[in-house]
Amino acid sequence: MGRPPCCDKANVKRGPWTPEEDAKILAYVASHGIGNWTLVPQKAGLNRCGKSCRLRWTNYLRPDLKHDGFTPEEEECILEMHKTIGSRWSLIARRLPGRTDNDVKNYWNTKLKKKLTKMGIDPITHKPFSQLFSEYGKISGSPISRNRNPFLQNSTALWIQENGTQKIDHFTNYDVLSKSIQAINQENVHLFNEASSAADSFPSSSVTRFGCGSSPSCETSRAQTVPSPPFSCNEYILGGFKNDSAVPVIVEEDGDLVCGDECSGNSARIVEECSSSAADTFVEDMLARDMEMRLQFPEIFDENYDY
DNA sequence: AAATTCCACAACCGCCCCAAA
DNA sequence: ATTTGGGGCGGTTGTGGAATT
Repeated sequence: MGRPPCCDKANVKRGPWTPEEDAKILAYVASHGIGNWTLVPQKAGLNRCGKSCRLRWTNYLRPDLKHDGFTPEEEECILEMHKTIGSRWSLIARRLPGRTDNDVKNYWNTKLKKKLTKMGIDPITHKPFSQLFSEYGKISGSPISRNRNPFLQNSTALWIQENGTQKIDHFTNYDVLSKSIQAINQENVHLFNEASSAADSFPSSSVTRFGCGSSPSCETSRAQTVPSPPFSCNEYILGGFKNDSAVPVIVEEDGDLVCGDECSGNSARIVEECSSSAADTFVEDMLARDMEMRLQFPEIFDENYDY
């Protein structure tokens, strides 16, 4: 029952492609065009998996691809879009003619992420580290307003109110923090899905379309998939704490956890006090970003969207 | 000059959704 | 109705060359 396997997975060649193999794919596509990639290895005389052939063509051999460095305009476009929709590389790449999602992803991971970090900006939230640390320290279980934003009434805020009674002093209770974040994240995803299903109610004619400023290379093309939330609470909270040499280091100093010099020039003591307004800030900021993405990319929330 | 580290990026992995069998 | 593969996607790894020690 079911389909026959596309290839003998155990015996197909893997690893770097040779010029001869590239030539075979190019010759095959030139004469047959792009169709069923599972047939390509057999018809082109390649001992490769069809999926591998497809990726080789898509990411490297396509004649419309650029192989030179990214321009400042393209860089600006990537930064702006990542700020809004997160790591949706395929969506970002669609606005950069001649670039693939792999290109954009590599450029982000090797250049832009480090560049932002050196500038004191968290590459995940695009916020200054100093601001993030301030917000981290203020998250607590204090009751927060459930009236200021309708989305807060049944979800994230409720969770924080009911489960966030443990004060996370100096982030010493990392397990509590981590579990809290995971739960918030699940709620946020759920929220996002609910909101997406009702996205028709958002006006699309009066909003400004995303255009990456004045960048001529950043085209307003149509999106292909409906994105998941642009970032997770996990990333939001922990972005500056991941075990990565590029992010500020948290160290213990006189019994307190402090942020190292990379953060803001001087060691920035994490704020101890807990305030309800900060929890609002955190949650509402997440929702605001959802809303921002919705306004900038109304088309990708349209169920009938034709791509 | 040799060894080591860093960097860029091609390629792969694993997951998801959908369609074919 | 069920199983399986194709295609798309984001995340991760492997590797070769460059830079540094």
